[in-house]
Amino acid sequence: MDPILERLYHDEYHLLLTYAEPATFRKHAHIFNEGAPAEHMFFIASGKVQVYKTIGYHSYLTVFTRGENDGVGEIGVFGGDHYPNSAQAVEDSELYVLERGTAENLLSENGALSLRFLRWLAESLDASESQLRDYTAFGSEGAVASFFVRYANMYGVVTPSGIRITEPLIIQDISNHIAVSRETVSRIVSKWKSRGLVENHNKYFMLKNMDYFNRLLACDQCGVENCIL
Amino acid sequence: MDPILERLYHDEYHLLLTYAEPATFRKHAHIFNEGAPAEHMFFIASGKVQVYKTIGYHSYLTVFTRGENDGVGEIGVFGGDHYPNSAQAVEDSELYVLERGTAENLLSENGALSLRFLRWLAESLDASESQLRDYTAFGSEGAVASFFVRYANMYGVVTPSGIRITEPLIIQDISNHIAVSRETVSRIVSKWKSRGLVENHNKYFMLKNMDYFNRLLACDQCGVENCIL
DNA sequence: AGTTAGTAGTGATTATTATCACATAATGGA
DNA sequence: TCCATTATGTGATAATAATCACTACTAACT
Repeated sequence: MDPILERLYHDEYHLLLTYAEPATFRKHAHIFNEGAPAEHMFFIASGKVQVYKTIGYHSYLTVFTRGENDGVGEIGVFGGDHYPNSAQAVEDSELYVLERGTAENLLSENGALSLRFLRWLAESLDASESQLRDYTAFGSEGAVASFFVRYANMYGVVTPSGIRITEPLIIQDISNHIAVSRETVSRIVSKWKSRGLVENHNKYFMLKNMDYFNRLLACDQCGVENCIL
Repeated sequence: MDPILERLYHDEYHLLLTYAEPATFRKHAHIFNEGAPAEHMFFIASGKVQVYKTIGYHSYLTVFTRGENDGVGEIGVFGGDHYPNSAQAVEDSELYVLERGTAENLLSENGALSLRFLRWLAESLDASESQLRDYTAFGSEGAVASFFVRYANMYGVVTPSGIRITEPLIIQDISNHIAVSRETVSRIVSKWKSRGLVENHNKYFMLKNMDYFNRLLACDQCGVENCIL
């Protein structure tokens, strides 16, 4: 799924960003919190932001992770008065901050721009529901497979020996993303490794047999476009 | 969550519907199928439509059910070339059919209208993610509780003895909606009945103790607005 | 190079949920 | 009203995943 800013024409891009204020967030800094008034929407100039929902006191569920040229906070700004999730910088990040009212005015005066936002949200919704399907329909192994396939769609390069994932992958993060215990994720990945379905050097994974994953998730029914996280 | 057509001003409403063609769908008729080119978006004049994803050959997962004045097909039309889910009439329904291209033109020329669609989608996305949280975080009982709370938010009336749900509720449907086996749902509801948390006369349920459900789902963190199905 | 968080792997056990196999109840037509 | 569906309840069992408890590995930093 393309980041929102990469979907815009030059003039739309500038229109949006001339009204926005730059702000720096250090690694682990909170950008907004669940339940707070949704007063700003954010665009990522550089860095990476994790959007998550809290579950009780000790755990959370990652909703999505967004990077350069993408936006966060849209669900709160467009969907309600308050943010329904929280966002935190995964690494030092430069963001552009746009007031809720300004965003609404810009969009309501610019249908073409709104339509691009609409597409962006529709794709997120598709991704969210596909995720739900994978998680509920094929159990933990399906959830982990779904995560790998999506991650590979975002950060994978095709090589003769399989799809090499260029971004590091942490078991603990997968666990938080799919709400399956760390140990179970670890066991599933170990099993795949022992069967030669995946390989890894520390945090860098290679998917040796995409067919296995595609079959497991019945991927033939749905396109790859929105098969992301 | 308000149906899309109820969010529109009169002139927006008419603008949209003058370009749409009426069509009748009998109970159980397919409106569109997963994987087909997303050429139309639909508005519901009367009736009820279920949107679902298929899982293997025998089962499916209900994504949402939409009624009068609401729309379906938006994820396909705005989010990609093909429908990522299927829709079927739950009862005899009168729909208005709008061409994909027409919808895009109307919205791109009308920012205010687009913004309303944007809000509608953002709320759906919020609902979808909250659902994911409830299902994954609190197990099957959480999933069923989440379903009841959301259903009560849509069709519940407050009475001295609890919240009475005015629409019939079928265990089998809950099961399809939340991807928990019918038997497990049945057992959970039986347990609640034996504890006096819910009561029912056949398909009509009454929630006697909302506190229990709100505590179970840690509802204090999130508003009721989008807590729907 | 050694220390210290943070991350990962794995066995044993428990808890949860699906599945199978029926019995029973409710519903909607002829 | 009776029959055929369709929906529900429940025990027994199997499958799946969480939790606990610990060991081992890895990366980052003095």
